[in-house]
Amino acid sequence: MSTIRGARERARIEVTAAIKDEARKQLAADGAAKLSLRAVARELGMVSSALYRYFPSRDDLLTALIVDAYGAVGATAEAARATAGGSTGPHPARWATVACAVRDWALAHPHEYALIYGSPVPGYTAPQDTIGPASRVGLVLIGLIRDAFLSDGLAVPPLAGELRPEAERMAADLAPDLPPAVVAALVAAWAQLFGLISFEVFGQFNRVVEARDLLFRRAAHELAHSVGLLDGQAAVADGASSAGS
Amino acid sequence: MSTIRGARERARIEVTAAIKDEARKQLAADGAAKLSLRAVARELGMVSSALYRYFPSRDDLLTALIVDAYGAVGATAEAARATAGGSTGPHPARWATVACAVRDWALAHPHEYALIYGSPVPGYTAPQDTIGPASRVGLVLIGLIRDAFLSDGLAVPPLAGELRPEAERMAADLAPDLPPAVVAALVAAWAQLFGLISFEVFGQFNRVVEARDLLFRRAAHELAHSVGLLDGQAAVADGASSAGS
DNA sequence: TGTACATCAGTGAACGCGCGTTCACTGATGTAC
DNA sequence: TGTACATCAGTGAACGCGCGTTCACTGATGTAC
Repeated sequence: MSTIRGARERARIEVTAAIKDEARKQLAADGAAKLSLRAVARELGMVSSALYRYFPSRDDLLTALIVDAYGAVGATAEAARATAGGSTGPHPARWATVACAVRDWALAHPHEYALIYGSPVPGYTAPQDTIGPASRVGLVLIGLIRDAFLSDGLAVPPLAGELRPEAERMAADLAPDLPPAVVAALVAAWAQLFGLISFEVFGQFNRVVEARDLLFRRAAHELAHSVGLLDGQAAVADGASSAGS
Repeated sequence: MSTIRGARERARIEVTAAIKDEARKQLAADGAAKLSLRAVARELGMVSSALYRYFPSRDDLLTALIVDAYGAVGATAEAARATAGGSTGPHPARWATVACAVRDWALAHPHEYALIYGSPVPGYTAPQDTIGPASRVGLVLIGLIRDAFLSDGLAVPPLAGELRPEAERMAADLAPDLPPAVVAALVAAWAQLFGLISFEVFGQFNRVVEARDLLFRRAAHELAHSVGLLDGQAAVADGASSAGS
């Protein structure tokens, strides 16, 4: 069942991948709105109607690209977390490592980034399939916070009264084991992180910022502190001390 | 010269405005990529070629819409600054007032917002005319900082060594009278502010955040503090110690 | 004030293009007996 | 192992559509004398 059954099946997988690869190329050249089944088929040496054996419509191809893009950036974030030192290490540095990895991916794949974090494609509504993959980066950030929380590397920020109910609601939804104040701060930091990336990818920093990596790194570190992450050496007893970058 | 000269001239102004209004309507319905001269003309009861008396091409119409959008959000920010109390008032609150005004405008005009702060329109490169209007919101933020600086309401944040040259370069470009550390923090805060707005406008907060205005207000206040703005009453002698919200 | 001319907004037809999608088909790959 | 049948990837033609832009034109508005 789960093994590859024959030439037909293998060919199907390969052609599907080739279609998506070519579509990604065209995405990079012309943007999502101009993605055309006919152009993809043409470039692949197929006739346009043949694509309908693989994707029932243009929107389905777009959906597949969106799911893949969320998957790629999610995998990038997860890999960065895995290579960012032990889970008791200097937490702001781990956070910054993940943030920088996401930023690097975005700069390397600007059109795929725009597909998922830019203005929504007109007339296209994302189906349910995209919800899961869309949350992977967020889950990584939550995971970092949890690591810090479990190793006493988290200083819970104060929580203003009027925001408390919403913070509790979000915490119940996203991470019931974490303090609501931290979850609220995390959601805000999450949006702000992507704000920095989007401004860079979408050109808002043109003629304004030059040393963009330095500015980003610094801002990412400050965001880490804003959600309560503490530098390693603060946690003495259970052996976490390590100087941050 | 500067007075309205006759029916022809007045008609030209009115028709130009009608074209842009209709184009904005279609923008809201279908997005920038699908903006079509023919559809605009059709809706206006004109023949499509007639639009060429007003805009030499589709791209020029798009450019006009972009310039208008920057102008609208810029004017909104300027108006908010003007009504946000005296220039010596509680600075974080003034900052939050401007931030909220920009957010309100974005939520009221999501497609115009997407036009200027979303993914770039494929195949379209913004001409020089857009650079000036694009900086108005930024100038308002700089103005707020300057007000605080001149009334001793600004605590200059520390500036990490490696970022110093870039901070000095940006300060020389954007606001030579302000401390480089503040300018660097401001640029980051600027991007983060729009990150919060974009996540909300573009739907990233769907199924995650409900009390979006509260979260935004809170985050905007914290951004104000991150650039060094101090609450009003704290400025006693040299204006340093101040309890955050 | 009246006439001759210039300006220019808007018309209508046309050009050439690329698009998404459907449909009946061919022929190769896979399957059941 | 060989044969008959089912599956399905890919073809090629066609449908109907909307687009940006050009061009020669008509007729109203404005201007110079």
